[in-house]
Amino acid sequence: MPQLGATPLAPVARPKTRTSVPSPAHIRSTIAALAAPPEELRAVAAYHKALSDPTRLRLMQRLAEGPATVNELTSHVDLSQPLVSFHLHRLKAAGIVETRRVGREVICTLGRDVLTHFRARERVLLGLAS
Amino acid sequence: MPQLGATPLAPVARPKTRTSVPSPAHIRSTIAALAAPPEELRAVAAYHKALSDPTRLRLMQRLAEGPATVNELTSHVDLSQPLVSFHLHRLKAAGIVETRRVGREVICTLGRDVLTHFRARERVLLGLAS
DNA sequence: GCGTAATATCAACACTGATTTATGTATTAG
DNA sequence: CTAATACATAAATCAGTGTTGATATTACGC
Repeated sequence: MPQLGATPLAPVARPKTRTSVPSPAHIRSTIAALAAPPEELRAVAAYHKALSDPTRLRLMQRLAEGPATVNELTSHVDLSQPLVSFHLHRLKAAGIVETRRVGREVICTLGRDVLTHFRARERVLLGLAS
Repeated sequence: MPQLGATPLAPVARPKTRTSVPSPAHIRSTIAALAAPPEELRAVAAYHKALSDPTRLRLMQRLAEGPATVNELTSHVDLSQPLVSFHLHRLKAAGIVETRRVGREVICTLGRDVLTHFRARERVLLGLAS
């Protein structure tokens, strides 16, 4: 909790009369502040970092259609195989892609659950509507 | 940037039998490929990159409660003011944060529309449920 | 005018990131 | 066993990013 900066400005002093009902925004902010330790923020940031590359998005786009081997993915994005392996590792580290070995091939699948999970977390975190 | 590497490997030629009916997955992939030019992917990637930093997420978390000046944001995240300005520039470049000058202060607001817009685009792009 | 508060910008730094080339490991085919 | 296929790993390079500290800009009060 990096919240030691006692703001010497006291800018928008809000003397909440405790009798009145707190605003929905304040309720959301309070909940978010309590439920979002730095760890949570780092996790959400890591999730976004995994999706911050066009190549990785193209891989996910392909995997959204169904499982694929590393070779199929390589020819789909038309990049070198080591590079595809690198990006797959990133996606795997973020829990977005899962892999299983079958014979001498590695089959990759998209973990939609993780995606929807993080999207939901973020929606709460930022108090987004809908 | 690094997208001209004519791979001298000529990787895996796949002789698709064109007589059979294309699978639903292939139809979807074709549609997705047509509807998602590289520009679209780069935009989504840039959006995610803007959200890939804990400090920026904390700033957005604060802004989710309502507008704030740069000073308020600085004391909220307890970091140096130049650093906060730097991150605000990133968020502004991504269209996520808007700023307007009032006197000698700059008031920042969160653009929720942009967020929901990009989330919707991504949902379509990746064929997510819901 | 002067001083000061609120932000922006600049220069330099370490660190991470994506990319390439080359090499290594595992598994199947002959 | 040997050779080829599918994938992973290593090292090197280069661009980008977060961070800091010092300095500039802008607006307000005196």
